[in-house]
Amino acid sequence: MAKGFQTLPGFRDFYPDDCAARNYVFEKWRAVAQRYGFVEYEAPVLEPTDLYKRKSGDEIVHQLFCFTDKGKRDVSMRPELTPSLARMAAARQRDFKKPLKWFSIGQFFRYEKQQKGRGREFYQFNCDILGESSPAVDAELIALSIDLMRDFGFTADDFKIRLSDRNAWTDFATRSGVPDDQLTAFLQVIDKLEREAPEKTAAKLEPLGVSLEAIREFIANGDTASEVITQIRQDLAARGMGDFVEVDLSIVRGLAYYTGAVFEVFDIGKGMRAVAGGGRYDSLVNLIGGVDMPAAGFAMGDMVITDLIRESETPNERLANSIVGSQSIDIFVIVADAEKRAESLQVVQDLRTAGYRTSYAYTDAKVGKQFQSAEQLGAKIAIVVGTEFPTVTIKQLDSREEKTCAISELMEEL
RNA sequence: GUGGCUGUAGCUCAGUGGUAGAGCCCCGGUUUGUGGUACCGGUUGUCGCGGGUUCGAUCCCCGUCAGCCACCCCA
Repeated sequence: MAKGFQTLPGFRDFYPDDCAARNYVFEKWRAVAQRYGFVEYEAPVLEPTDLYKRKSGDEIVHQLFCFTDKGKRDVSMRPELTPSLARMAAARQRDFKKPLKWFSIGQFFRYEKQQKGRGREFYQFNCDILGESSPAVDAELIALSIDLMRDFGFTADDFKIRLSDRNAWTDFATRSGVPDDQLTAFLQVIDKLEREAPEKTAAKLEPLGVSLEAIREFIANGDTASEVITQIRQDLAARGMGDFVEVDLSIVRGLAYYTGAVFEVFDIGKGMRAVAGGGRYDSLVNLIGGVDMPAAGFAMGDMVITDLIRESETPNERLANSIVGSQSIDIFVIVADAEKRAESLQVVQDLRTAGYRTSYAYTDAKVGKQFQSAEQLGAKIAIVVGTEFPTVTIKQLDSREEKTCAISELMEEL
């Protein structure tokens, strides 16, 4: 181990069990997105570094896996998908009927110090609707995230949606006399409200001309703070999803490109970081691609959701079942007589052609040993091929019942 | 980037200033063509790496790398 190679910090090996777990998450992501009528797309893993600077400024470079390629281009491993999406949507926006409902599952890279729920490499599910500014779109995305969580096996006791609206804050700021050029600073204070000492927050608010009390009162009355929030909640209530949503104006999603409603999916009781998050970003497509197109979307990473699944009873059982199911074989052919190996191989081949997941011992081994292998590989059925061939024995491994049949009738007997 | 904790067989860990153990896993066996339990046996480690103190360090000290946790950040 000392002399061997290790993965780079923040990168993961996916052994078969891990890979099966990852694929399980991917399958859920894909299934729910398709159920909502989204189509899948993909973008390059490597992009010009400027694409990310355009959106987030130069500081972003510190958290990018970036380098100069052999053509002297400044390039970066993608840290997120939205800028690529904005470029794609803008470039061929005339080719698609609006709204676009696109999803993607891909790997992303961020040069950050890893900790629980965060690595330097991760997979992320991105789901966006472009070309439609109605709050119905925001609600649709939230509904999708709720259904996704339910598909994993979570209930209203396990997670909730925190909903907010940046416009509620910009309106509030304007009413309160905060200068336009101080808006970003103002939102930053709101973002840190829950994590920072009240005195510190109050001190930051003073030059902006807003009192902490006024902000607290505004948050306390969040339910009525925004017409958009009201519409989204009515929409979700009509789907029977009202209980999952909680208005929480303290959510403003960092300094991102969001322009309206924003939401996050949080676990209840585990205290993990946000499982998913998203919101409306009506000006980004124009910023990147020069085309006006309203948009909203959200993303879910694989790390937090997998942690949460593993720490939750029902979701973890579903995951475990899926892992076993994806790795188990259907039938194990037992070569009971080494002289019949050729015949056994024909049986194996026929079974595989018929679609059964089939395996067998590559070298001669005792029958008991072969049954053990069948057991360990999760086979439901063992077929014994021996001296009595062309008669074979079919054994149900769970019930231990067995019957014999002519090889010609094998497929019917199974 | 900052701070705290940790680093011993593939995994989970124990252990002592005098060059190391357990359980699990894995492999083999418990004789003749039938499996999940049981029993027996076996493989594996430069005790993360480098340096220092010491007659001698896996155990003490320093550094480093890595991991975990928190902060920053979180697109």
